[in-house]
Amino acid sequence: MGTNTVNSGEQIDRQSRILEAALDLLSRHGISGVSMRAVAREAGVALGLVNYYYDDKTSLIRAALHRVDEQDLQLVARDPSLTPDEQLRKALRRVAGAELLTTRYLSLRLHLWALAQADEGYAEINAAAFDRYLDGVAALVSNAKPELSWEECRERAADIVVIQNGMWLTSLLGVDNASIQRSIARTEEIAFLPSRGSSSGDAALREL
Amino acid sequence: MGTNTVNSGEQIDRQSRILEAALDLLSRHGISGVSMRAVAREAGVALGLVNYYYDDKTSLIRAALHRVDEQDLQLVARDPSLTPDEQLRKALRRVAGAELLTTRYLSLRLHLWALAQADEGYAEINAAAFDRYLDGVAALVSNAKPELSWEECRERAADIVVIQNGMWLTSLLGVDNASIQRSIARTEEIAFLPSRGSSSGDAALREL
DNA sequence: GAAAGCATTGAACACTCGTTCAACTTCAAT
DNA sequence: ATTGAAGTTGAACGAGTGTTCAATGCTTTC
Repeated sequence: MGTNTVNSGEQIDRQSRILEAALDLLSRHGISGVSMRAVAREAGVALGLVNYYYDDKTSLIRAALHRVDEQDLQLVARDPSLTPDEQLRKALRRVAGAELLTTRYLSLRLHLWALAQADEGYAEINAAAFDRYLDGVAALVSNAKPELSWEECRERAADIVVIQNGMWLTSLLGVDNASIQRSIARTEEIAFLPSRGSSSGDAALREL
Repeated sequence: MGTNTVNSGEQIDRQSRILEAALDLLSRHGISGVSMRAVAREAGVALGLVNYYYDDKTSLIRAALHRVDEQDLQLVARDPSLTPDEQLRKALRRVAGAELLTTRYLSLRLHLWALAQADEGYAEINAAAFDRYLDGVAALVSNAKPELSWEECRERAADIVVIQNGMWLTSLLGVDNASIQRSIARTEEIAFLPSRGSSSGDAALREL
């Protein structure tokens, strides 16, 4: 698979084009705008081909979900070229970066959340991805502040993700950029706060 | 309009029943689950009656949007029986109250956001309601802390709303309740913080 | 009791939807 | 050159969609 010598340089890999078209339509018009015909049209492909690569419409949407989840996970991926502190700070700041704060991505995320809320099957995929993302944030925190218990890292990660989700959502509603910047600073405060071991923490002992 | 003597006590006001059915379906199955026939079935009413009370499917959805927006606005409504401090604190805590933290409301809000993102017409309604809500929060802050400039109140309101939206959204994904409580405490901190006049604030001068 | 107005019904229309499938093209392997 | 598998097409089917509308039920008013 992959011997297209001179295919005018753009007609390659129609399966990806179909998935990309589905993502585009979903972000622009919501799930009701994603019909097999519309996807085919957007991808410049015959209707039958969409069902050739994706058995169901469900499969197509699942593939879209997986794709976005994968992208989300990369936000908290390890980067050995940076110190733990820098890694964490970079990850926290990237959620308001130009790559992510585009209407396309935000809208896509929103529609996928709505979809997951309406459909049991998508919900499981989404919840699993959310957990992996949360774990990723917690791991970054743990690396940057090894004196914290894992439980407290998860707590901080949960608090950070609440704010991040809020930023993503509120960006779509047109809140000013200054508020986003303040919110990012807030996530950094949470992440780098000195250990205290709030309620169920055995990490407080270690500090003495 | 309104002379139903003994109508078995439940068949009254079919228009509201239709709207309620639409809200229910929207929260449970998303926009694709809201068909005129499904709404009619859910409301126990003939198909034609839905189009009798609501010209369009669009009108029906618009009515649903307005209804939820109205409910949101009441969260930040004035309550003369409380001191400004209590009013603000109560409003901030109510977003995690049992009435609101139900799947039905959260899911509804999510689907309406998604709808507004996909459709220009709904977007305007939603943006206007969002602005009114933000103004409401800012007004509560201003009442509780009259020494703040109106601009700084809006700033704080914006920051608070980011976290609130995050709480609502993250609740749907199943984050633990403890994180919600910490996030609420965070909104209270923001609201009651002593004046400092961060960047564009002329309120900082007043503190000396 | 007749007339009138609102409420309510379900059949009917034109349309879009997801899915299937037989036909056709492309192209590497023989 | 022939075969066979993979890729690609668009017509076709049945189910579901939003909307329209003539017909009916139910009250109130004259």
